[in-house]
Amino acid sequence: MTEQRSRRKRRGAYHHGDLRRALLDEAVRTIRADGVEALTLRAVAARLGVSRTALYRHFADKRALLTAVATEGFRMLREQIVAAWTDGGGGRAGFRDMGRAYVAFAVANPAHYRVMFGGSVPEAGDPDLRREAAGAFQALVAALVAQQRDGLVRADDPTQLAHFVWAVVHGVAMLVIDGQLHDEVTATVAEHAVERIVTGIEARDVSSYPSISWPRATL
Amino acid sequence: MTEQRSRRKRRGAYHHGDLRRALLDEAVRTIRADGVEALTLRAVAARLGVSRTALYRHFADKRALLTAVATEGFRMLREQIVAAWTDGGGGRAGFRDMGRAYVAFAVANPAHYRVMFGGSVPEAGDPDLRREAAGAFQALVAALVAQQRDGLVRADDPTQLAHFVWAVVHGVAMLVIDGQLHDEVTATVAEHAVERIVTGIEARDVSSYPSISWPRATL
DNA sequence: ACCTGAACACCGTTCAAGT
DNA sequence: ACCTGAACACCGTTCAAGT
Repeated sequence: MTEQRSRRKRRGAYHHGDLRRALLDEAVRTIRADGVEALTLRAVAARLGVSRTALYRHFADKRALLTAVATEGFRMLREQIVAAWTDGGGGRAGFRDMGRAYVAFAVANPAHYRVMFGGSVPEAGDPDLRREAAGAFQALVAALVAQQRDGLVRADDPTQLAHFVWAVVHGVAMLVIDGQLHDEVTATVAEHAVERIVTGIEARDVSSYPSISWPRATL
Repeated sequence: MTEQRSRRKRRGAYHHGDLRRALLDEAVRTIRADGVEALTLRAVAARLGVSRTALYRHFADKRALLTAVATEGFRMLREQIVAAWTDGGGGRAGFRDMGRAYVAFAVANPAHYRVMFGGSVPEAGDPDLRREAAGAFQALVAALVAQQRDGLVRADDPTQLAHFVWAVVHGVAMLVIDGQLHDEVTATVAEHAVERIVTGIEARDVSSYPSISWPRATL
């Protein structure tokens, strides 16, 4: 621990810590602070006080490092939305908090969020990455299933519903961190989207809405 | 015209065409074929048969070129969704086509679409870029206003509604081109999203939905 | 499982001097 | 409004030889 804190090391010594972890953390830190385009392997190594070649003992190349950064991002995202759902006590209130937490994560870590979705990682097939991305998605599905059990969400295929909800929060998050939305309207749009999601997926008595053509019927 | 087609030029000759346009087109072509990360100014110049320094007569730097690429992308996107709306005869059917056209553009030009939103262009303040992005958004607003006039969409603030619709189609588009959605479910999710948008924004008699808390009331 | 040091090919960008 | 040609600083990556 103390060894990881001292960035400069005495000549001739080895790192001896968890270098993979240290490299990953430093990469995340750099990306968060200055964006992906500012990330250079040489600078990461220099800041950790290791040689430039040391990185290749843990990552095949720069893309592999970015894949790990993205994987880490999905893990953090899952933790935060699950915490929001739990702390919110589940149900409709917890689900709203979950949606807000998702957008909040993207807004708090725009550059990191971009690495997760921005295509800088064509290694979309990486098993670890796929597992973590699927894990975050499953947290959403689980919240929907729980609400279905309580009669709060219609009995549609939860995976289908989750895809829709994901698209909305992801779309809002991307537009916000892209600066496409003015600051004044950001919060309003996010709340609006959350409400549209809730009213769009909520359970209701179908028979009382005669004029609405349901998605199932039109597919 | 014919001169622009011959990529290789005789020694000592000038380009004498619309070099700016040629550089932009070649950049778009490269990005479409191989992605942004494969775009190098040297290769673009070489393929056009001009010197590497010629580019700097038209673009301040690489970022300026990418900004122009993004601007061009928004222009193309606007043209295609407006055409879909018009060809679809407006109304609810035209609006569905518009949504499909949006996602279709992203799917057909994933790398280009990413440049428009991927943050590779921190020049978000560029006036031309802002104007074209706003233009595409306005096409969406106009379609919503037209539907409101026909009583097809609720009388909420159209800009607000447009933000929501944009977030949904953008979210779906991003998830699809990111490979987060399996191919089999892509079309289904897109159609589901379009239907959710339509039913989520459609005009209906509020008095007959006593249990629904409307967004306005909760903001 | 790291280190040093050198090297390679490639990049964006600048400059000087032309036409 | 272009051209040539040289140069600079920086990059990811590899290799050889160590401990």
